[in-house]
Amino acid sequence: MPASPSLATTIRTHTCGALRAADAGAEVRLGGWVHRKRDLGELVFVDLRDRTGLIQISFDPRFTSSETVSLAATLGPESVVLVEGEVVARPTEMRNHELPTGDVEVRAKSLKIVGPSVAPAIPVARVRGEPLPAEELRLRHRYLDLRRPELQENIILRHRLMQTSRKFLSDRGFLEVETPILTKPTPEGARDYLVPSRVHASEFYALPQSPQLYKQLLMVAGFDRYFQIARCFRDEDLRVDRQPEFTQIDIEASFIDQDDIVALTEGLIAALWGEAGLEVPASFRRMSYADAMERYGSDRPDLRYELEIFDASDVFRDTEFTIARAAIAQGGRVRGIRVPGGSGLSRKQLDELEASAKSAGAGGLVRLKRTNGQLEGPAAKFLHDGAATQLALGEGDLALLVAGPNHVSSPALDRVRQDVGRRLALVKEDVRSFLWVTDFPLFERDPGTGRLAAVHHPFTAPHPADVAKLDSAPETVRARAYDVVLNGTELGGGSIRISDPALQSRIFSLLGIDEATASARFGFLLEGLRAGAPPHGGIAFGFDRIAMQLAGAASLRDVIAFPKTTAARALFEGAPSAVPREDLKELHIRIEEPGT
RNA sequence: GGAGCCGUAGCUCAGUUUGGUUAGAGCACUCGACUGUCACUCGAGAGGUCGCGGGUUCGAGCCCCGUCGGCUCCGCCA
Repeated sequence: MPASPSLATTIRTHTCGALRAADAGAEVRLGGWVHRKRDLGELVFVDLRDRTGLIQISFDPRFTSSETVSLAATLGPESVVLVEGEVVARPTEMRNHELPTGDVEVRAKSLKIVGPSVAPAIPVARVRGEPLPAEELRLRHRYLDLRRPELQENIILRHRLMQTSRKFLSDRGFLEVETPILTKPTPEGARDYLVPSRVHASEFYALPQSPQLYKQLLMVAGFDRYFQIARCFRDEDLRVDRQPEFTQIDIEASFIDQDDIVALTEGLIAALWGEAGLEVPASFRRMSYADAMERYGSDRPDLRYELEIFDASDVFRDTEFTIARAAIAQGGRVRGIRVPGGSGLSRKQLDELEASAKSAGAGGLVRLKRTNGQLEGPAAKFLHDGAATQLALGEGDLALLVAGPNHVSSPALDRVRQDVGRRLALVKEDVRSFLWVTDFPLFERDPGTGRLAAVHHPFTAPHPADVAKLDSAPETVRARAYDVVLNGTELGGGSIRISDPALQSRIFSLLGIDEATASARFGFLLEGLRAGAPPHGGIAFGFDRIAMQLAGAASLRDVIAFPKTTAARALFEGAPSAVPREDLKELHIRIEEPGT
């Protein structure tokens, strides 16, 4: 990180956190918030805080007027004051080793209260070990919560990550271009946030779910390399790592292929993690989607621990174990994981694992453990003598198995795998496991309607080798799409786009979007592609999630200055809110009373 | 849309299991004492719509129903 600039102004000469032993003897003027006060009668200490840290101010009648000491004694927490005084070294035994400024203090000569404060609704300076105030209060009094050094650090880190992204991309010829916030509604994907048009009755803008089409058109326009720290909006229910408005590092480039995006992205991630003082591998492991699903049951596997899924169908094929036989007869399999030393898990723990497998859709969880050379478990009696060897179970190992089609066993085993990894502390917490997942399927079939839907989005290019199968076997067509995953969390994803208008039309038609609809929704993209489009592709990162990872935060709310609640409310300013009837009338909107 | 947890003083919590006198503690706040503290200490005081509404009961913070708010998860998030 470059040296910090001076934050000195006409009002202050230093910041609170900046003072060191070398400053002893300096006359300084400081401004800040009263963090804590210790009033010993004729001697008063104040910890003064700004975003750079804390410094102790002493008010001593030997060095200032008794009026000033009395004024200091009246200070309430969170008042803003200006202090003039001299930096003095503290006697050795009075140094505070917990503070970077703890070798010195400022001996105040004058004190001015410039921003008196009422008693804060939630404490900023907290009692050690006391839990944080309720999240509701933290959000309602956000200006106080944001004063806490922990949150300040998060927001400052976020700033640095943003600047790092800009510099990294700008240095590589990427141009930062803004795209509209008032844009066109899209029926695909997430629900849109709509904005009514005053000028055009009964018509609406939508806030962008991502700048996807605009960035492709910028490639058509010849800008060649684009990026944006883009705000995106999706009206879906929230999670601890999901906010209705969020920020993406959005990237697109021309005359590139997947490997170019991969190399660029690995560099960007190295720069971002480096900004947080962390190292990342020079290049990341890659795994196909098919491999990831087969071996880990997930398209974003956490590879900090093994517990790889294996196929145990052969062991059960000719047995009387009905559940397994039925699954195999219907084209399914018996798959599972081996848990080394897992025979020590208690009945209760195994029941809990089964419950989580069931909650992920499995019918049950078959347990087999090997003790004293023998297989034990409810299903053991169906198995022949060599089964333990065939399952490759060592002494004291446990196998956890799910029978059924892949779309049942994969998510169930993913859950079981994660639970086991956590319970047995198999997760190597100090490892950062980056992974590229590639060759996603282009389409998936909606189980309800049987219609094809785009896995990524409808502008994703099919794998050239699979184009011939578009009509005959569309579900087997691979996409030129890629996700980057860290420790089981998706950091970002992207694809090479379709640049051939004829192919784009064909994909629309496979997705059941007829020509008129395609033209109405995406006409501007199709026209653009017909106007001479370079091969192009890109990627987008969830910037908030990256900040959350690097800040070590437990919630996205802790890296966003003004986040929304789980119910998508802003408690601080009180959004959303009702509006005057006249405003609605101007927008040609009439509210249907609830319940009518 | 569904499930779970939580809601008592400004803040963090006890009290709810088994309904019963005047609902407690620490911190913060107010007043007083204190010249080297750094979570200062000591003394005194003030502070309550037990989220809200309804019900059961002689009696409800505690039991029942509803509702609001916060959090976590499922669905949803091309």
